[in-house]
Amino acid sequence: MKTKKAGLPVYQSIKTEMREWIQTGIWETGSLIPGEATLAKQFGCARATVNRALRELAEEGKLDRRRKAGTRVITPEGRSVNFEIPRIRLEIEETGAAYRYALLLREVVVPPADVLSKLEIPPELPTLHLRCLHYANEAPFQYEDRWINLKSIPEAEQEKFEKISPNEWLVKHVPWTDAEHILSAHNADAEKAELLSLAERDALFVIQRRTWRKENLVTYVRLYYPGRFYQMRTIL
Amino acid sequence: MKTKKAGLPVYQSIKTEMREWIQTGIWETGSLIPGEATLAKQFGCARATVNRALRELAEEGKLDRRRKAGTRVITPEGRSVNFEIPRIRLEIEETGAAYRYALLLREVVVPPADVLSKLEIPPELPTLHLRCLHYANEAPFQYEDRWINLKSIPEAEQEKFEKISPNEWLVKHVPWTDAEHILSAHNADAEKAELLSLAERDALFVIQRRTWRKENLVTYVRLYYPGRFYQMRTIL
DNA sequence: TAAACTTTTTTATCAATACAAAATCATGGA
DNA sequence: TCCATGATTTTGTATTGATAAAAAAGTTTA
Repeated sequence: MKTKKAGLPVYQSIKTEMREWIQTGIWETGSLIPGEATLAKQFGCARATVNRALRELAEEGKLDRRRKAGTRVITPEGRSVNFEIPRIRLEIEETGAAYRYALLLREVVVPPADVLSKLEIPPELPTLHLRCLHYANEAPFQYEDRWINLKSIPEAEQEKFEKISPNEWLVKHVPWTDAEHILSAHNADAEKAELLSLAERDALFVIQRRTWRKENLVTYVRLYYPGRFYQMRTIL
Repeated sequence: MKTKKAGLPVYQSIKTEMREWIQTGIWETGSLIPGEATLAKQFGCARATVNRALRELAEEGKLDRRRKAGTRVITPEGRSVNFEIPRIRLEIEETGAAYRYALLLREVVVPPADVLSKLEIPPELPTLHLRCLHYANEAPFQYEDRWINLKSIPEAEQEKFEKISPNEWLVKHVPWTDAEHILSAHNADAEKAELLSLAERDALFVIQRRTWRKENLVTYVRLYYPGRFYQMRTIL
């Protein structure tokens, strides 16, 4: 049963062999597979090695493991897909285009209701509101509408954000621990259409992001991209 | 330096402590951190345990490890975000709505140029083309435009796809090994608007997916969702 | 000086063993 | 029959010890 691929770590070749067994149906979905001890004997290796292979396959969502209950093959309910959301400046400069940032609005106000519900703050609490545009070769590439919780980040009130974009400032000054992303598609209203040099009702690709440091919500941002151009892609 | 949280595995508590050090800047980004042997001595545990903690933090993208070069803290270039793309039927039934599937078109034709380039097949090769609608409580929820490579999956030509949706059939019959996803926003043309009960030019959330089995491309699908309603969300 | 080797450091993997924790299964009593 | 409980099995974690592999740093040679 041993398939020693030259140079490959043992636990790796065990993983690929098991993946094969799962895909070809040698190990049927839903069925119990042999225990670690048995497999270790079959593969002629230590249990710890089999354990690592099985553990990582479980992390990949191919196996379900429970103490005493054993390990079984599972059919994934959905597909787990990993996307990279690049920093806007890098995203633009990577294409060779020149990056420019412009601040459109900076105010400290009480947010409207729809934003309030996202911010997890008591109503009436003034919050830093920023609107800015990111250009690629002088063509508008992303419109950013951001709220920063001054209770979490009081230092932000001192920053003008005229030279540095909120994102870069935050990355530099505020280490975050958790984030939530929501992707959706919307029609551009008149204001956004003009800012992004689009026609009204053109499709926008929208990323909403909330960022926390420990328990405190730091910032809520809506990023608008012209939908025709923007694509997020991934290969598993 | 030990912070033994009751019940937690040692490597876990080491991980959370190290995460802390990274976030608070005790370990500066870019800087070299102590070697495994040193850390093991500090934590009063075996080197293998420290190794597991470091390895997993590296997998999470917080550390960069190289033999001989040591381990250093890295600033992530972008954010890696994991989304679950659920199977459409489950997605609908989970909300309590009734699911219905309807086949609109089934033909074997030579694909148009834009699809050809995605399919990685020689031109003039007839391919199975399917269009279908997925309803939630009789309201159209997703429009699916799919191409299936008959060279990879000749069995598909025998299937009518009147009762079972292409996705469910494929999941059942064709184990896949790789997939590529592209997300974007588009304006609905007249045809799609009518199918999805939308106004023309309404924003659509579009998922394009290509699926391979080993080296062979199996299927290319475009999934259209009404953008106002559809949201993909994740919490890291 | 520059290229080719060698040394050495550091991480990567593996094995063998031990104990912990969880969950099933069987057993016995109410 | 049903529930509680304890034995047993299986995975999870940790330790120790050892070797392999990678790559930087140093050394030698042409």
